[in-house]
Amino acid sequence: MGRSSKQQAAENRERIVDCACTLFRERGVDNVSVADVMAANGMTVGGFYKHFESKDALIEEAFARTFGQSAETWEKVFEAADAKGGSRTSELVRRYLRNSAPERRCPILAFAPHVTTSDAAAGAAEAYASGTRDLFERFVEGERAEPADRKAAMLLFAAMVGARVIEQAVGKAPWVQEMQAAVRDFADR
Amino acid sequence: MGRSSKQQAAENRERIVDCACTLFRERGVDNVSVADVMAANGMTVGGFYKHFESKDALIEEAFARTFGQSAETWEKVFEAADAKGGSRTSELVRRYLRNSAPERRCPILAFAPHVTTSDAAAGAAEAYASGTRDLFERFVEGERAEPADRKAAMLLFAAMVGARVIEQAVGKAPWVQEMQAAVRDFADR
DNA sequence: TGTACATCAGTGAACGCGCGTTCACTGATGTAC
DNA sequence: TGTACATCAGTGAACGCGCGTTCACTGATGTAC
Repeated sequence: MGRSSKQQAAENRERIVDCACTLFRERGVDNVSVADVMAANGMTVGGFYKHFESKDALIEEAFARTFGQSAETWEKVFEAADAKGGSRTSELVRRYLRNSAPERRCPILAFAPHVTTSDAAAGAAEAYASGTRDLFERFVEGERAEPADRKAAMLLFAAMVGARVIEQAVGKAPWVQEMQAAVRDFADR
Repeated sequence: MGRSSKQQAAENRERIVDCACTLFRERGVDNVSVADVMAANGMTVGGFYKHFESKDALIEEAFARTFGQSAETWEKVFEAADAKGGSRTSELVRRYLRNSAPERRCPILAFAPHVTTSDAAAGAAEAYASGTRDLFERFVEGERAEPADRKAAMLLFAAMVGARVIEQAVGKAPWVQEMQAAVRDFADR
């Protein structure tokens, strides 16, 4: 196994970031080792540092990419809602609260632990903050019906995130489902 | 430094649990070592296992105690609201969103990372789930005004938690404050 | 175009560190007489 | 009540493990002539 071509190396680098996005979302940043990410690409750990200065650098890049992907997904949901003639935020809340694959977890939730305990590098914290703000703005702007709905959209955003956090921590208990139903009903108001 | 008396040992054990509650809330369970907890009591790590079978056992006990303390605090807030003649949930939301000391962080938020990644022991997960459910029930039952308000209380609970999660992860940015104001306004509806 | 050499992506063992846990030990506490 | 002995709370070094990172090495790629 000798040197890879420039193109091959660039592709490997892309795959490393993609794998990091998936694993970080699924298990959380602090529960995924550099070796895990490399092994997911069929590579060994040593080569990692030919592409990234540190794990923190990878985290920062994975955060930016994941938030970008989520933003794209949200826009598509909005377009689907428009096509159906329904409410954008209502449609998004329904999809958000529907159980999806763990590797598709919302980055706001999946990355929060790494960024909350303040042991995160500055770059990662900034990527998280701007990514979260971006999703928030898209959500609130998504409901353009009436300017008075802006406050309701902000409330709904908080409730949507909160309902998911609780679900991920305690599971889909009946009372959690009831709470999520209440959030969905408000989104349909 | 020889053997402690039974009473002294019992007091030490209590202090260990109390210190664990404080440190776990402040930094998160996975960012606090057994040695940290013991050092906070001016003790060394070896003696820990004279009181607890494992760190998991301490976590389980600390979770139960912390949720119990939070429940007591909430009840006091309800009583204060009753004395003022105001809304119970509205008063609680205001206090919840007000910045308090990190060692007083809501256990739902502070302990969520440990319980979400599923690397938690069964006992800790159960203590978290039942503790969170208990706080939820108290909150929803707190608003006894009209039965139709039950759904609104559930929505408000989710929004309250979500708004705090985001604040702890991104800081008190202007848009976060605006979102929290929207949550407070809904609580005052 | 062909050849000789430099580059460097990737390997896999090793390092240093912090963690949860174990262990031989200490000496004040508790108990049996 | 006093004395001799057993108990056991607490000590602090050590163990095994996983982690992020480093390093000498390999050999295909890229380049200079």
